[in-house]
Amino acid sequence: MRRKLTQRGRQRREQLMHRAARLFAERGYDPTSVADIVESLGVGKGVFYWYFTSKEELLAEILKASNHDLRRRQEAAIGDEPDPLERIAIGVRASLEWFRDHRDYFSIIQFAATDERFAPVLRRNRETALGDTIRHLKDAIVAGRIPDQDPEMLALAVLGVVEQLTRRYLVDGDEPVDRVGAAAVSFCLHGLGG
Amino acid sequence: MRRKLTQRGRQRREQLMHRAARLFAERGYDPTSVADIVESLGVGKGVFYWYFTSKEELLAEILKASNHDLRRRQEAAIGDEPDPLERIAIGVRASLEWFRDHRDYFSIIQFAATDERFAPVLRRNRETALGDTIRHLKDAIVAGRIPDQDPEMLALAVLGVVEQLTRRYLVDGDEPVDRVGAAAVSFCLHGLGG
Amino acid sequence: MRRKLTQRGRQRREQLMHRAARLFAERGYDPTSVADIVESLGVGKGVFYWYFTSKEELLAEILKASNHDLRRRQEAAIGDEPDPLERIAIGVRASLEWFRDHRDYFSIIQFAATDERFAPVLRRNRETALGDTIRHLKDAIVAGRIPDQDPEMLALAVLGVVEQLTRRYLVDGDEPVDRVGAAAVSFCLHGLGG
Amino acid sequence: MRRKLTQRGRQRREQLMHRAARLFAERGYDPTSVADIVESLGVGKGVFYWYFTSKEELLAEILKASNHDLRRRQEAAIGDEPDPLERIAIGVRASLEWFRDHRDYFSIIQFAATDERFAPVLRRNRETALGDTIRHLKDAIVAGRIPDQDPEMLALAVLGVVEQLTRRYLVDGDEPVDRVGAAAVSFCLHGLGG
DNA sequence: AATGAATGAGGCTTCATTCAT
DNA sequence: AATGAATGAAGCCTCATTCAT
Repeated sequence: MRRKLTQRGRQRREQLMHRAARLFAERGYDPTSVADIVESLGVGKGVFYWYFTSKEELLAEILKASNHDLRRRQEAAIGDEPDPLERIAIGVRASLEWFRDHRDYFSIIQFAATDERFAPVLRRNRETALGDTIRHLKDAIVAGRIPDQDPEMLALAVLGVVEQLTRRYLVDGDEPVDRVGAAAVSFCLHGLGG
Repeated sequence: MRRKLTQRGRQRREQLMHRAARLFAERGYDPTSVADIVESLGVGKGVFYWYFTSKEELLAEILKASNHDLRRRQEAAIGDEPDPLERIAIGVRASLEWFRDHRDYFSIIQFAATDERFAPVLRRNRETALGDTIRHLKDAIVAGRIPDQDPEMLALAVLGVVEQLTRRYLVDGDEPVDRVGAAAVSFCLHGLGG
Repeated sequence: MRRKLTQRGRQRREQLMHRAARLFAERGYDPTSVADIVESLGVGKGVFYWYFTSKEELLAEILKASNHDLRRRQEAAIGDEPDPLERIAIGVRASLEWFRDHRDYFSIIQFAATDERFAPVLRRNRETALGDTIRHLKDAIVAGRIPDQDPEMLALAVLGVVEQLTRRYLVDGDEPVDRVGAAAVSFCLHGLGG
Repeated sequence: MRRKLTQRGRQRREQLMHRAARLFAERGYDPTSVADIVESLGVGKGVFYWYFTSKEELLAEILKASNHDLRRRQEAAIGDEPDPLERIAIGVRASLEWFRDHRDYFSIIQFAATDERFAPVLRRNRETALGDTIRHLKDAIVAGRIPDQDPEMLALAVLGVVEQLTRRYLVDGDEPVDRVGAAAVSFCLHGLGG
């Protein structure tokens, strides 16, 4: 595939991805047909297959793009903060903010994780997120800031807290991100023993 | 529907539910066809519709039954333990054990939560689980065992930790439940500030 | 088939026929399943196939029985009335009365006439009804009571009037049979030129 | 649904309707499968659902279209004929002619009238036909051309005669329409008392 | 780049009928 | 006589994908 797209072409492509993301979030991936997507945009079916090889590729692209975007947001937020625990706290808050601004992606990611067709892509994403956190945790342990425990387990626990609070308060609900962030950070830092 | 089932009938019904659960866990709900289920059991397609109105109903039944079973396990484990924090710890460990013994259900539940067709059933299940935990937390707060914070948020955080560690170490992996349980409990109790 | 039935057996059979007739009238033959019939009677499926070879046979039996009954009613009403036009008038009224008392059969017959599977049975029934009327008409022509016209056409016209008024006023509606009968007879006798 | 169809598309749609009408007339609606229709046209199954939402909609469209066509024929035939009885006579003959030219539709309409799924559409059609005739009858009564009787009943009687003779002589048989028309008109006008 | 049309495999469900008990 | 269970063909419809224009 990999077409060279004009300016307008790139816009169409993004338009398709956004619309698809919204529909996937609302109804789920399988129940949303390619016809649904193009119809909701008022274009013909050919358009879709001009920009994507298949419905499957579309979702994969969505996952990749969103992950990339979230990651950039986190990195920008953390900057060169030296304190490892603070870096975790910042990362947590950045994640919450990003999901608040991209509600749709939450359920898509959630779904993709349960589907063998997409789990691989997701797995890779998750590993990177995990890796980042683990690095900070190791730094913290080395620096004596928290007790010496399995950093992977700790990282997973942190992710679990973020995931759960995100769903409830930012995706399903509409809580101020500060309040949720404060609770999440507090729970995690204490949980880590810091 | 509600048929009067004979002994044999009840067995068939359960057989269908178990087999379906396994296939749903392996391939996902939508990609698993009714034909797949009955074929894998070597029976005719009609059998399925003798016991269930639809594929959708089947999943709903699976969700209901598994939730019921998990809940019973927790209650049995907690017994009449008076200490609220200990009750949470026991509940956490019981959940981990149950999921280790019923791996299939984990991904099914995970998926169902992302699908508007089943979210309602799931939501109800989740609310009960949450409610239980919240009750313990309030007791703990009243007893001065942990600081006064929003118990719902805390409960969600605990569930998040459990969910994440379960997936990684008991569903995808095969870690001894004790080690995982210890980490989970430790993280949570510290996180709660207890 | 042709079983020797006990008293109770004959009752069951009739019960099935009546219930089926009602359901066929309400929903149509094809859309009514054997399961619908037996369920609505609270019995097992075996019962049905004990008394009838097939769903098709059931409808044929219903058609035969109802035709037989209607014919008996007409004959009883006509008795030995000597005037051929009066015999037609009496026949018309008798038909109207019978259909008022057996609404269900009207739409069943109507349907069966359009279906190649049952048209044969129906055709035979219709021919007898027609034959009766034609006989009266020929008598009337010979007796100089009405002009000499094609008696078959006349007979069909009479049946057409009866059918239409029956549907509107006795099946769909609930008009007194006398009023409808008077109109039908008047229209027909004038139409015949009598 | 409501698609924008190209020239070719409109042709396909009509082709499907005509073919379906023929098959429905031959075998009945329920016994004719969508597969039968598309196969007999040598196209894929998807084609059908590109043009119609369902098999049910297809029949409804057929009924609507045929009714529309019959009505136009009648109106064209009647023109501005001033004599109300003559208008009825012309209408009767026009109906006979139309059905001779569209045999298929006769049994379809006949069937649809007995099926609760289509009765509504049919009912509306029938009401218009009835309404037209009633109007002429009222004119005739006012003009003193026929005795004062319930015009609805009379109209139904007329329709009944037409229906019956149509079936026998033009659909099942192949009589010259003039002869049948003459008999129908004569019977009806006398029947009306004109 | 884009459209309407077409394909055809495959999914869910129904149902007449048969069978073991 | 009767029941619950089972069969499996067949029906309706969906949908990812391709094609001609």
